[in-house]
This record gives sequence, structure tokens and C-alpha cells, in this order.
Amino acid sequence: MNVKKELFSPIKSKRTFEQVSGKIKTLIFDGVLKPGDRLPSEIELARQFMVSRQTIREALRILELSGFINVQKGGSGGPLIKDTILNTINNLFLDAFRLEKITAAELTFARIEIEKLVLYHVIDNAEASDIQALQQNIQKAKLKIESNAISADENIEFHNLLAKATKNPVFEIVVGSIEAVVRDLLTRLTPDIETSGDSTGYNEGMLKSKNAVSDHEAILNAILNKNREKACLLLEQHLREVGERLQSLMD
Amino acid sequence: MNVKKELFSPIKSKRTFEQVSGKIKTLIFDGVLKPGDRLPSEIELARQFMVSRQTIREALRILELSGFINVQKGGSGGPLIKDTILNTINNLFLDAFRLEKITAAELTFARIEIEKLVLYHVIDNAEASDIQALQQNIQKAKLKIESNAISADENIEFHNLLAKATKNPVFEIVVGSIEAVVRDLLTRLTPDIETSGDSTGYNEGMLKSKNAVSDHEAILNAILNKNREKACLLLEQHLREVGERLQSLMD
DNA sequence: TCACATTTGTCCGTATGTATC
DNA sequence: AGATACATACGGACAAATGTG
Repeated sequence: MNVKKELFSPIKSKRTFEQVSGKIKTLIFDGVLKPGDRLPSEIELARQFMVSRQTIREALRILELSGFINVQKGGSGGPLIKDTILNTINNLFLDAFRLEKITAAELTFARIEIEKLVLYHVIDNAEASDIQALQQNIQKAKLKIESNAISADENIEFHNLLAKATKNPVFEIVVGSIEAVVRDLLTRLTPDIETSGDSTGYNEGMLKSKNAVSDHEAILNAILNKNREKACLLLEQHLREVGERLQSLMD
Repeated sequence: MNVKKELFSPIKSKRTFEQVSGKIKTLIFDGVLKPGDRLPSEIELARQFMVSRQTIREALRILELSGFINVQKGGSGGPLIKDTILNTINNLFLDAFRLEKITAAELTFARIEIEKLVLYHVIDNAEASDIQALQQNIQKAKLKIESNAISADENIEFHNLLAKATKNPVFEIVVGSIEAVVRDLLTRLTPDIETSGDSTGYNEGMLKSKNAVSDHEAILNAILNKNREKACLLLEQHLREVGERLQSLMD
């Protein structure tokens, strides 16, 4: 154990690329760099930071994975500040769920409990715009189903919109992460049946998708009637069915 | 809108470093690479994957930030497979909380609701080992306080242990993320008073720390008595106080 | 439509600091 | 203390992609 390291602060604390990514991150936090802004090219960044291009690239990888920037190739391309980093969190959640070997049952159980909690606060805090967004979501899903398509994205989005209607961003993040896992499991496990444009009748996914939409509609109605108990019951029933589907798919 | 891109899968899917990091990630998911295993050096990886070192380095940056590996310098160093990626998630959560400008009140509110939920399932599902871990946590915190130190880490850990006692890893992840934000806020906002070894009496942090420990003890007792209502009430009161402290520190 | 400039993606070679044996 | 192994960082170069005129 080195005394110098213990008592005195590290002279060269972080690796260069970490300093670079940290600096840029700070600029974003402080609002100096805003979503939509474009960073200078790698070469220009290297010149300004007085480091090599390799170092800049490693810093950009960090920012990219953290969800702060997108990188576009070609003329007038370059690193672009993104508007949200939530999607990135969801991706990491996915990794964690796979690594921690979480079962469908555990996921469903927690999902039910947390979304019931969310539902409570939706009834209290939802604004007109939230209700409208939920209604639009259901309409969009219905349209998809009428045109013989699966409304998987819309069905997931419904739950995210619910969380948003709590008016508490923490719930948004938590639910968003869980929904991302559900979406991932569904898309990975559902066999894609090549029936686009083909009307050879319903398949399993279509039927489930349709049921989900009507479930959502019933839940929304219960919310509008401020009927907590009914809304909770419907939600639990709905999520339980989805959970059973997940379970069966994972066999 | 390019038809080729819409209908058919991408021919050249990903950048090389993404393919490399993806490949290694898969090996970890599949259990071929286990925690504690050491990856070959950058040069060796470059040779085996038949790519350049820069490409390998960018892949390693991704794996490092995703929490899959640690990188050690020096002889017989190299990339080391880590045992958990949860800490990384927490770091990204931190970014999100800062970026989304979440208030102390919103954080506290959600924390109370979610931890109350957790508490419910702790009473149902906690095993003897969980109870023991909670008791040890409290003892450790008491010892720290007796020796005039702040038990900040232990106090945060108490809540993580509660989540663990639900026996549902989803709750663990969710609570762990929230606690990481709380810890970050507390450590960043609390002025470090240089009184190590100095017994010039209590300061604000010490007092709060001590109160927290006795709160935790009371909560644990209520859990042992299977007294749901009391446990919930105590927890809510405790978290509300912490929340007020956060609020006052953020001014 | 087509050539051009810009920018990322990738490779190679080299030098340096640092931790381990 | 010296040798070794490794990550870190630099510079130059070319290919590929993409927007622009």
C-alpha cells in the first residue's frame, strides 16, 4: 500500500479519454451543448483537446454508449447530441436481466406490483394531455390490427404512457426500463410469421395483440371513471396474461 | 425511404468494434467466459479477431462501460470479466436523473412508494439469512457511529438489503438504482467536514446518520414482528426525513 | 446524374508509462 | 532492481459512406 496514493490526491487521475468524455458530458449537463447540436469532427476535437484522434474516438464511444450522442458518417456528419439517454439505460437493463437470469415469473410479479402503484398515481395526477395520448395509442393500435398487423410497439408504449401520466419522471424511468425488457423478450421469443399483406387469418400473436388492446381500453375507461379497484384488477389480470405468454414462450 | 433498408435485413450490419464487443458479450451470456476470467491482451485479441488494436480498444471501451470487464494495466494485466454489471446501470441512472432534472421531492416520493412496496414482500419472503444481513448492517453502522464516523454507506446498503430480501431480483435492480442516486446526491451535497479522529462533538451529518440507524432498527423490529402497518409507517417517516434533508441540501 | 469534399471506420507502426514477476 | 507484459497514447494513412453542389 503506497502512502503517496493514500494521502495525496492522484496527480493523473483518469485516463485521457475519460477526461475528454467527462468534459463533454459536463458541457451537456450545463446546457452549453444542447440536443441537436453537432460536435466538431474527430479531427477538430483532437486538435482542440490536444489529444490524438484515437483518444477522441474512445471518448466518443463512451458518450455514444451512454446515450449522449449519435455518430453519423459522411459529409456534414459527425457526433450529434441526442435528446434523451433513457433508451440507453434500457439497453443496459436488458443486459442485467439476461445476466442475472431473471425469470419471466419474477419479471411479471414485479411488473404487476409496480404498475399497480403507477396506476394509483395516474388516477390522481393524469392531465388531459396524458389521457389524450393514451386514447391515441389505443386508436393507433386498433388501426394496426384492422390492417392485419401486430400492435406490439403500441401495446408496450401504453404502459410507458401510463407511467408518464404519473407526472413523476422516476416512475417513467423505472417502468420504461421494465417495459424494455418485456419488449425485448417478446420480440426475441415471438416467431416472426411472414404474413405481411397476406390475409391468411389470425395467428397467435395477432390474437394476443388484439386482446391486449381491448384490455388497455378497459383499463383506460376505469381510469376515466376514477375507479381505482377496477383499474387495478383489470391491469393485474392483463399483466398476468402477458406474463403467462412470456412464460410459455420461454420454454 | 429506402426499400432495401426497410424490407431486407442490413447487409453490413454493424461496425467492426460492435461486432467484437457483441461477440464477447455473447460469450459471457453463454457462460463460456465467467467472472474472474481474464481476456487475452489487446494484441492477442486483435490477432485472433483479425482486426486492428484500435478496433479492439473501442470494443473494450464498450464492454468496460457496460460493466462487463475491468481493465488492468501492467504485466499480467488485461481485461478481467466482472461479476456484476449492476453498478454500471446505476451510473447511467445517475446521468439520467441529472439530465432529466429530477427534483428531490420527486425522487423521495417515488422512493417511498417503491420501498413501501418492497417492505410488503420482505415481510412475506425474507429468509433468515436476509434478516441476519440486515442485523449485521445495523451493527456495523452502530460501530461506525461509536467511533465517531458517519455510516453513510451502511445506511444506503440497508435499503438495498431490504430489496434483496424480497427474493425478487427485479426489485433489487430497481431499488439499487434509486439508492445509487440518493447516495450520489448525499455524497455530492454533504460538505466533508475534516474531523477524522477529532472528537469535537457532533455535526449535522453525524446526527442524521445516527437517527437513520435507529430508524432502521425500528423498521427491522417491525418486520420481525410481521407488523406491516408499523413497518410501513416507520419507513415512510424515515424516508420523508431523508427527503427533507436532500431538499435542504439542494438549495 | 455525377463528381467532390467531408467525416467516420479501420489499419499500421511506434513510443511511453506502469504494474507484475 | 531489472526484465517483461500490458494498457495508454500518438501520428500517419487509406477505405467507405454520405451529404452537397
